[in-house]
Amino acid sequence: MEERSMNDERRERGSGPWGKEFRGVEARPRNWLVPVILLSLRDWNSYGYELMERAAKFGFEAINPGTLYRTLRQMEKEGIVKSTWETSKGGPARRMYSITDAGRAYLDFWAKSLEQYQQMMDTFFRMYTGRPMRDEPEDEERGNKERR
Amino acid sequence: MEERSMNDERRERGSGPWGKEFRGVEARPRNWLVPVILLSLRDWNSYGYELMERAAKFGFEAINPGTLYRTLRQMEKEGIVKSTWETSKGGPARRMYSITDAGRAYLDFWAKSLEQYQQMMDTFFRMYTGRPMRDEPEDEERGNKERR
DNA sequence: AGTACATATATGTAGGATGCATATACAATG
DNA sequence: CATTGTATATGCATCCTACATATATGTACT
Repeated sequence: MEERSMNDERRERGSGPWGKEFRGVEARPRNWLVPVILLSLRDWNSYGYELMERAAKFGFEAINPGTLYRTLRQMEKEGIVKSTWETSKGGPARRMYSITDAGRAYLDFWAKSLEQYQQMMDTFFRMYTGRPMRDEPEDEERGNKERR
Repeated sequence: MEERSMNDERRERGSGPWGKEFRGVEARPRNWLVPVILLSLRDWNSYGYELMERAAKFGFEAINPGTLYRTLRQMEKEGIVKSTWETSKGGPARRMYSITDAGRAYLDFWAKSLEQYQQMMDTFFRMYTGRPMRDEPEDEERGNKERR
């Protein structure tokens, strides 16, 4: 043993060290899977099952296969990837995906917006670790904040 | 003019410089609003309408009021904030919110998970700007990647 | 031949988050 | 008394995603 299949891994889901109180309380972006897939496909053509393993190296401990495959079909519908069946290799047929020009554009666009978003997070952390916001009163009329 | 009310601002929504091709393609976090509210309330008690202005300084250009108020009620149901009506000031009654102990715990928990997530983004950027992943073949049997 | 397992893709369903539209009400101002 | 700003709230539709489940093929082993 020690070699573990994807089928095994996806059955486990850590609940974290805080108990079930905070299940689902994670900072995750929406639609994260799409850019991750595109980034993989930018350099190598690949298929669903393999992409699952790739994404695991990202921070997705165990992606849901259903979510992944559905996302891939959706991405193809949107024209940011395209696929062909590959039957030459042994085992079940694979749907090989490759990125399109639109996909590359999408990826670039997303990366740009990610920079913006990182600034938001920096702001958040500065406020979280540091003092409260420093531009407070600004208006005596509405000075109704209760200091705690 | 020049002084603009929240009611005005929320009617505008920039579509960005890329046309409508990429509308909605942004790196946005899930559930971002909750920690932002909690962070605000950690230092100052406040109410919905004011929190809208606060959040605007974050990167939320114009939060949806509906979303905000609904989120606040939901947060109260979960016990991470609590509220009382304030009628002493002029104008319509305000529902003043304050953070609870559970809310502080939630915030801390979220901030921790945010660190983790930032690492994911760093990984993403390193891969995006740099070379493809460097630990590729690892298994000759499955060497079916097509270099592009 | 038969059984178990890894590989591979896919759908049905349900719940949660969120955007947009809309409704309501109070107070100040002219 | 009409308009604007302040303030809170609900209904509806849509998107995202987790979970469960279905199906099929190839390989290894007995």
